[in-house]
Amino acid sequence: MGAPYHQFCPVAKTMELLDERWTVLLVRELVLGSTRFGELRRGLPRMSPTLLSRRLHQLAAAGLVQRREAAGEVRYVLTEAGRDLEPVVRSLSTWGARWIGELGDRDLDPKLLLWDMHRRVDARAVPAGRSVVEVRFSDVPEHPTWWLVVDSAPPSLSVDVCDRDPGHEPVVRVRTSLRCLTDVWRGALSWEAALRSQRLRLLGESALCRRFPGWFALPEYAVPAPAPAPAPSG
Amino acid sequence: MGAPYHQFCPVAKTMELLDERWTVLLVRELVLGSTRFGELRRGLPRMSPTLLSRRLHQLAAAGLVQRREAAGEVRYVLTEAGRDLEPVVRSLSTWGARWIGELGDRDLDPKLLLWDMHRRVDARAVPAGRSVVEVRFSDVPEHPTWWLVVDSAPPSLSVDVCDRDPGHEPVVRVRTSLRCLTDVWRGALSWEAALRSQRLRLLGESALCRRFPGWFALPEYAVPAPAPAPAPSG
DNA sequence: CGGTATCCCCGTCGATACTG
DNA sequence: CAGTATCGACGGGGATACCG
Repeated sequence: MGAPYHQFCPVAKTMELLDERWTVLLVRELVLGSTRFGELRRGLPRMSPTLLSRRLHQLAAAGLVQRREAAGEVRYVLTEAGRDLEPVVRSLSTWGARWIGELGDRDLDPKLLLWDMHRRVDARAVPAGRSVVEVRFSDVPEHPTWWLVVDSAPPSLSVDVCDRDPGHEPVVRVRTSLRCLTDVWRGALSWEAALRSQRLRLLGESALCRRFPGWFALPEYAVPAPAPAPAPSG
Repeated sequence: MGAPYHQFCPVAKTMELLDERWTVLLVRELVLGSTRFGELRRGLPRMSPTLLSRRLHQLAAAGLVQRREAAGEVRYVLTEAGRDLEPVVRSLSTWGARWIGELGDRDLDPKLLLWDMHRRVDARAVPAGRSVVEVRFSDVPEHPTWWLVVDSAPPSLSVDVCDRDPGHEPVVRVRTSLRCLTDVWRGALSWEAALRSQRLRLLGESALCRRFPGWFALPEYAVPAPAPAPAPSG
């Protein structure tokens, strides 16, 4: 893996496995449940497939990931050691939720946001049957509108992200800025505050709109920062 | 700092600050209480001073560290944001303590081990006055013998590492291998097991020897691995 | 879909020497 | 003690093209 530190310290030995670029983000994707090469790519769109492949091999060699091939499908599954990295990912997340201030414009990405939302739809919260959600960003002129197609037939659930009109009437339309929805998503802003300030609006049947925020299980770190944290620059 | 990931995810934003080589190890040193440039170097002996300096500047720019100059002394002190990284360091440590198997020979380093021991001497556990501990490694031919000079005058405590005979009669002499003491230190082996198997022997007044392991506050992660963890290769 | 192969650049890092 | 200056290499990683 990365170059050795030649230190016995467990932190050093662990970081030998994790300190290369993208590795922890890949672990995050695996912890969040992605297993297919294509899924991993969607969560890491700026990582080249070559590098993704190399990282997966490295993690497999380190015993963190197991490559499984079944029925012509390849899946990368965390081993127990890999799953045990969840507290590491969580602690990084918690720190970031508290101490990362304003995001740069370059950190905002509708594709990634929708992809992240799609995998956190709460099966118990969405209505049965098909529900299409339309999200329109006021500040993404080149591609303002996205859709989530939720198909719930408990206990099964499928959620797809579309960047073209899926052709079904949306039950909820979200009108907001990419930054606002991202801030809600990362816990820097609550749904209520976003709605109250009208930076985010929900169009549709009012009872449905009221319940809509509950469709998504926000990452648990995503609680409002406990301190009025001064943003570290960088 | 490191190259941006262009992701809003808090894990990604945090890793932008931490994923470069040596950064997390430097944070570890700071969390453990080192503040002087020279102290930091001793804990990171294979890191060049140039790089250490650069990393400190980066951490300062990111708001994790504050450089303080007082009375001609320079100190690098964690900010609140920096101190808040302790759970990250801890989670990495915990993972490593459980999942890192055998250490490579290159990971063993008497200088680093003594340096780590020196800062974990428990002021309340050592005898008052001066106590010299001699550590002789059976497997470090080029430099087998090291000393800890502990000076306790509660509530003050000073501990020095010597690689030359400090000229005072040791009260305890440790005879073991570098690997054995390292394994005790990282929690892969208990003092009792090491003593019982005679892989580690303590020479000196017997009551003193019995209490000797208690002189050191093992890092709290250093509990025996809960599972008979298969070593990930790597 | 699930990857490999190749290529090249640039930045990181390591080493060493040197300064106030 | 507390760093800075300089320099070279090496390889990580980005981009792109390609294969089964």
